[in-house]
Amino acid sequence: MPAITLPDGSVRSFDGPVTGTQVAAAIGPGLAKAALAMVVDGQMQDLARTIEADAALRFVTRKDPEALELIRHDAAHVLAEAVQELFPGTQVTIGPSIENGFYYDFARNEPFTPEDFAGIEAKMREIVARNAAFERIVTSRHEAMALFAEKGEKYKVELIQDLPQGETITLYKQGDWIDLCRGPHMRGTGDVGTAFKLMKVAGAYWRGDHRNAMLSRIYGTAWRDQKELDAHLHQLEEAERRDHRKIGKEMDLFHLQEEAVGSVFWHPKGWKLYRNIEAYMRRRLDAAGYQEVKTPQLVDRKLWEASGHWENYRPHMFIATVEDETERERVLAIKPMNCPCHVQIFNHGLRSYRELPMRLAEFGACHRFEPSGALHGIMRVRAFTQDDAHIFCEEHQIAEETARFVALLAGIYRDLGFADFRVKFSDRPEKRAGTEESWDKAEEGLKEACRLAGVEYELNPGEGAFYGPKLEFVLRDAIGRDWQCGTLQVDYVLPERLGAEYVAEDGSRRRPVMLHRAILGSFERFLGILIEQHAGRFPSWMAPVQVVVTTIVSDADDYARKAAAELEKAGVAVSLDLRNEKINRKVVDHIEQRVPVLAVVGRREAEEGTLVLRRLPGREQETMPLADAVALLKAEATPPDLAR
RNA sequence: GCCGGCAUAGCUCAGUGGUAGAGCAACUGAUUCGUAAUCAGUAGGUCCGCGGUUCAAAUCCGCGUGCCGGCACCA
Repeated sequence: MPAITLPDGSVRSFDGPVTGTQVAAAIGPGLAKAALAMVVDGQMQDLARTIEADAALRFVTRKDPEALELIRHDAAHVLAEAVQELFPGTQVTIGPSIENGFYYDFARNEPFTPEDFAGIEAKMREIVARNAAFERIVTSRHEAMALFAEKGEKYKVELIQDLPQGETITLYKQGDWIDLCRGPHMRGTGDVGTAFKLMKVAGAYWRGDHRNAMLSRIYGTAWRDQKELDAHLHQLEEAERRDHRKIGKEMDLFHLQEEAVGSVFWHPKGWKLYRNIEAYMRRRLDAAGYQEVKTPQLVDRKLWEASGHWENYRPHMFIATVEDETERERVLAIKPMNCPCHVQIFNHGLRSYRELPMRLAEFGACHRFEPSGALHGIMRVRAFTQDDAHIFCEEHQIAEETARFVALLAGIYRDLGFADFRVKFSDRPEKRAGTEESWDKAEEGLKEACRLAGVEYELNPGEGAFYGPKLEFVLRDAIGRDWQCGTLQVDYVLPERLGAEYVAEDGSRRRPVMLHRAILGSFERFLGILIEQHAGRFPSWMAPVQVVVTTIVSDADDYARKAAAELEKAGVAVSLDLRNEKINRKVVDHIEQRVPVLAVVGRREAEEGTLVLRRLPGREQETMPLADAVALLKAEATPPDLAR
């Protein structure tokens, strides 16, 4: 006699076990039509499942947030059926719903190409039109394995083998097609609707392991209706317009070329942007008690052996040798990190506890041999400059230093236009240096520091640095990809390996703890994200060109020169546009170049000693005396830390 | 690194076996114009590289390089 409690608090009793379909029908025909699935005591299930006992029940309709997940998961099944109908012999593996869509991994000798999409999509629409019911079948491990073995579905057999003992094994059948699946699903393939689109093909390793076979993955997107799909596609186009590689080219900020793969050629405007950010960072670090240093690019192998890099990091290091006979025995490495060098500075002289925490900062140029497939614009490169620093401190100072660091980072991110960021906590990786005790201590210390600093994080197991656990501060680019920028790492290993010590209050020699930390991460990556975040329309203080002064007639050229000179004298990055073009054209060009402010002068302004300011890409104009305009533009071009 | 795609003028792109094209940019000239592209002319190419097939290759095939999308990697 189940009594079913609905979200409005009302209770409905039934004489015996009922299915969700029956409950929905009992409530009303509208709901019966709209319900796609149900949530029973917090667990999403198929509507056709039977409710035996008292329960809280809620129906999922197309309007509910869960509907998207259902639609996408069902779409993955429809895709798999379509593919197997069109390409016999293709094996199915897994096909989950993901952010904005779904994918399915297939095993097939011949990989799919985008040309196959039209045919597959047509077949999918056919399957949706058939509206075959999703039928849930509970089976035994033995039967399930026999079924898929007979079909030649080796990957499914492997999946079943690896399911934990005691796990209920369920199959879902839609028409004649059957798949191993945990569910839940909607009523039938018709519920998927037609607002889906196949997006891309990609290789993907079976079970995400590069030692396994490469499968052929098809990505798709799916939505409630056409309008949502169109909106999503439109958003993707918008994101493409923000791509830092595209904007970098349009604004002439930088380029990359074959002879220096993974290294950025910064052009004058890009470098100006870089320097604006660098100068800002330098001021913030100075104010936060850091001391800036500079350390060598090429360092003897001996130091890397001592630090553990030679053992743990060698494949990623560029090695340098020289022709000179006398130098033959000497092997140098271009530094992939700055930490060992900073320890050398710490070690140079006897340190006292009174000097701690000692914060050594460096805009350190590093080189790492990244796998070719990992390179991405200026966000993943082989040569980059970190805003690196190492804080040498006593153990009891970790918490406070963490709190100070997080506060500094959050303030800087806010100034640079990032109000939101995520924090991940990465603990000990498989390949690591140091003892279990030191890892225990480092992980505990960092967690405790997070508690005290009020930092909330997601766990990221096994992803720490080889010398210590880390916090990762993650920002998202225009295309929705996440990038680690800031980081904070607790390290007991390097001070030990490189023999760092200080004299404690009681006169004994002790090992400092080392905190590795970066806020931007690397300038290259961060500037890439910054470009996308602002779509190239930087706040004036960052912009490489803050104001363009231009003319309507050449009679105003002299006055334009004077105005530009005044602005320059005030420290505003100004450029002059005296081209023999119509003003309309100049406006378009400078909008395209994403100049924040256009100052226009004609005969009238020259006579009256004024400037007409137009904030691009806006249309409004504002006329004011030259001196006022200079003062205003100067104020607007002042970096936020100097304006406070 | 792996799977797939792509590579033509400075940029964006057309050109599927028969004498390399367009728009924009550049350069020259005209035009002096009041806020989203003034007009005309000129010049510009190892069609990514190497090899092969063919009477003939930007085009077909192989190898290499780079880029793009994923996967793996990301101290």
